Amino acid sequence: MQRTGQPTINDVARIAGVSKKTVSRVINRSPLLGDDTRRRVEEVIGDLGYIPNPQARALALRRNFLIGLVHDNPNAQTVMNVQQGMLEALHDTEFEMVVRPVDRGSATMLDDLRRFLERQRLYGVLLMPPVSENDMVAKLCRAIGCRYVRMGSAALDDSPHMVASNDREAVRGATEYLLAQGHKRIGLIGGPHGFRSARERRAGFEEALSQAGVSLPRSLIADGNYTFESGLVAAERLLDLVPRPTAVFSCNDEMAAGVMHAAQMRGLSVPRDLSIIGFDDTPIAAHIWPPLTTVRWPIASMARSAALKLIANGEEDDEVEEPSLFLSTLIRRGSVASPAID
Amino acid sequence: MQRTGQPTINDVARIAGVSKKTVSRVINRSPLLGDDTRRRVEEVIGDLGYIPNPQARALALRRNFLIGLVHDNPNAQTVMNVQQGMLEALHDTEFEMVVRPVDRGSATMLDDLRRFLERQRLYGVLLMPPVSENDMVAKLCRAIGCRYVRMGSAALDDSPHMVASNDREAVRGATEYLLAQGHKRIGLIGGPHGFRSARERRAGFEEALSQAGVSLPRSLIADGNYTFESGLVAAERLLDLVPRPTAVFSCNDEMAAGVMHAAQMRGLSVPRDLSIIGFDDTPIAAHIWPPLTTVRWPIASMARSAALKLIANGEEDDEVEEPSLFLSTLIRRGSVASPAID
DNA sequence: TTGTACGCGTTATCAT
DNA sequence: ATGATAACGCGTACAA
Repeated sequence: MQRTGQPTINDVARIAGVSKKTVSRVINRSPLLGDDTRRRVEEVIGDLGYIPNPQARALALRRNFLIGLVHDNPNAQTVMNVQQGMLEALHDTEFEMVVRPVDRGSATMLDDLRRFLERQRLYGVLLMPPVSENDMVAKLCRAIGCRYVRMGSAALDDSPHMVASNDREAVRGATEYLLAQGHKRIGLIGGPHGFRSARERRAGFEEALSQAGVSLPRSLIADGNYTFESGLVAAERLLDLVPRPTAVFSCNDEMAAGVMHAAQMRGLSVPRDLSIIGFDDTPIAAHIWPPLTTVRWPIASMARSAALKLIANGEEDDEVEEPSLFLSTLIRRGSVASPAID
Repeated sequence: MQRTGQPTINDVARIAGVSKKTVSRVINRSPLLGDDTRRRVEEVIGDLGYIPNPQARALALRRNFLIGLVHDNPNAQTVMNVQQGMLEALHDTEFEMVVRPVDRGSATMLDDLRRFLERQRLYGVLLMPPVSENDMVAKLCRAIGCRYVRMGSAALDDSPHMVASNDREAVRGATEYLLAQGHKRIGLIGGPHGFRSARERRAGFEEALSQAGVSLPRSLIADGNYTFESGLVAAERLLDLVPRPTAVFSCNDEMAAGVMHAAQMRGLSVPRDLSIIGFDDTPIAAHIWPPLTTVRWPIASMARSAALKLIANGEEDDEVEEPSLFLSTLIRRGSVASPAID
């Protein structure tokens, strides 16, 4: 034992009567090793409670056992779901999660990120939307040799570097559900420009309407930025329209909650006077009144899968490869009904 | 330059014509250093864009430049607020944040935590409630020489290791506000057993009532566990009471949202038929309808202060010491009114 | 199959 | 005030 209190590889080697390198081989599961030697070393490791020092490994390997979560996502619940999924994948491994928010918008974002990655020598990074949609970021990771996996609402990269959801189809389905209920005047509250998810969801909405031959006047489309407040403002404009839309599809739950808030403020009853569908299925969807019908976005599972991709051995032994596409599904709750007769 | 592409301390030393140690002294702001030498080295550092390698420093110092966030908090928004506050404090420093959820309940929690801290050699940890209330955890940190700061709803430790809020007084004030509106039958939805915050908030509630000479029958106290669902269930029991309480204080916002949900489900109007006050001021408070009157808990500021305490130089130069007590204040919104005449 | 010698990039000790 | 030399704990050529 050294003065730090913790046993080192030298202690193990000395006590087991072998060289450091042999211990190192045991740790790293080198195939060329005598069975008896391996057993003897493993026994000493167990007795001593020896754990390889991550700092020394990081220095020697020129690579840290840290997985970065890079995000600029405004939604707290979404970020937490991603963290939970990541940590699930990292549990009982030697990896830890370090969180790095970035400022999309900032001109120095790429430089900041580069410095971060080069300094910390991360094992890999998980890129959350919307920063994951920036090809320059992926390019940067490749350039400096940092593994990465992108999460997003469409396949933006090849399978080892991507975990995607099918937002477009999911929204098309949700919109078809609204149409099936008899709605014809359906408003859309879109996500912020530059978000791929916003584009995909809007596209799914428009596809469903056009396929059903339902017209979509420009006035029924309102801009939002995924915040509650933007949903509120957008809804106020939509609800002033004459005739009023009978339903609204909101590109996420936060904004949908804003729509509901706006409706209640003016004494409208949901779903009798207005049907609403959201997207994400964050807790707020089930907690507001009436409970929100929404599209469930399996973001935690996606994050878990992304983290597993990151730390997966390139040797893909008996391991099953992690999926790259996750399906979103409609959760029917209490915010949709047939429109009142005109 | 080495093959890794990044300049090392050796490059700086060679080019500046000094020894490694001198460069090290410049980096670590050693006071005993010639001004001209320092300037020369700093110039070379600037030219090369040299950045000290954190892995090597961690090995040599036997201490990582990582701050851990240890938590077992069920509320996503609260955790995110803490992370945001921490990251604010860590921004533009050499520190990174690694997140470590733990399982209170688990018998091996302390051992797991010990292994984590010893392995990663964290610079320090920020302990979030409720795990921060566990004295064994603080004891563990002291034992293995890991700096720590605890966050909580009461002063559980000395100032350098604690950032607290005044939950008890804040709730007393909120309850007095309810009393001032004319409420006499006020229900309480408590937090989970073992949460110090739950104890403090309940104590504040009871103090206000007893000070005003208002009775608090046992039936008006319902148990909750800080989740929406528990608030819903608790409210259902409270609202079945005859006579019905005219107001409810809920020990957090999530449960208050559950109360509101329950009220709406049975056609009760808030605040006409029922006044509600929550605690935390998470976004959900402003987003539900009607907007929730609640006590604002400055958790992000607390976390920021805690992180600054953690990385503060023991030398407390000209730096102002970080505060250890943060005040919660009542935010009046739309969920409180005078009770209808009986 | 196993061991020796050295490198990773920094800080610490003890000289001068 | 500055420098030579040895840690820190582990991985890797290369040799045996």
